[in-house]
Amino acid sequence: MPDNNTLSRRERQIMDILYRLGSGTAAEVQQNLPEAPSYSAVRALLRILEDKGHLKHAYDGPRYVYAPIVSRPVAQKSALKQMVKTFFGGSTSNAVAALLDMSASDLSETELNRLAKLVEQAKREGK
Amino acid sequence: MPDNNTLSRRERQIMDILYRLGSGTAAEVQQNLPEAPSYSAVRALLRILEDKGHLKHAYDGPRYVYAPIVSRPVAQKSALKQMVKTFFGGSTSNAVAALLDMSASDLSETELNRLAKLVEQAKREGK
DNA sequence: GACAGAGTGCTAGGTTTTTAGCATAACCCT
DNA sequence: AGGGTTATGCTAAAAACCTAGCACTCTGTC
Repeated sequence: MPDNNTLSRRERQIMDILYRLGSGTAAEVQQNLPEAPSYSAVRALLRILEDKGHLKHAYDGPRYVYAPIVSRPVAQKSALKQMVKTFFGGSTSNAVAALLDMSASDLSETELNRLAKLVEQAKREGK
Repeated sequence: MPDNNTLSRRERQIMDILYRLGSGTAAEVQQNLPEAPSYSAVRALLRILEDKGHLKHAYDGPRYVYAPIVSRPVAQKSALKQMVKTFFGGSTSNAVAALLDMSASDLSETELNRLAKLVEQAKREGK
């Protein structure tokens, strides 16, 4: 239940940061927050997110290191679905097209070849 | 400034709905909101979003029809960027791969061909 | 031209979110 | 072992969000 849509503003910001970093301490999260509040406030939010079941923590020596409970791949999928639905009328291919268009120039030859292969593979599987 | 990251929970839900629908009246937005609040509450939020510069309204007879100020294509781009950064370590090709993987079976032959062409084109342009 | 229906603007209050501060425990260093 | 530094847990209060309700306007209809 990555109920990403019911998170408050700060909660969402923090979850995004932790998905980006993979995991992080309160201090790291604070550094990455826009218009960062006090360290204390960040810790409180992390605790709340843990209570709600979105985060778990491990220990790095004396420190807590927080990480999302829902794994990255699962969260990716859910976020992409939402994205495609909201901004691309449910059309995956439109989304892919936009992605390519957006950053065609950043993609290396190697990466493009990889993508070509993936499309090929999808074709074969579809048959 | 699609400062999507500073929106509150309800505000974000409403913006998503309007991007999905293209535009909509207060009543339509209300119908699409999860755990919908009162009509009046929805209108208040729409007004706030308009104040903040995220929405504009036009008239459909006596009614307001709200629409996002930032155009869909621009919002798409910004949302994709955010997505790629947060969940794919900045790698567009990983994002494309995940999209294909996620819904390979939903894609028609035609769409796959279109994507193959897009990849081809990106290759040519890259050179 | 008065009435009903459907819309808007506004405002005040309840809830939730967000924040800071204080008390306490663990660690490290001399 | 004592003192400083860096954690955590908790709590209370400020700030923001969300909500409902009332007063008003407009439009069409009888």
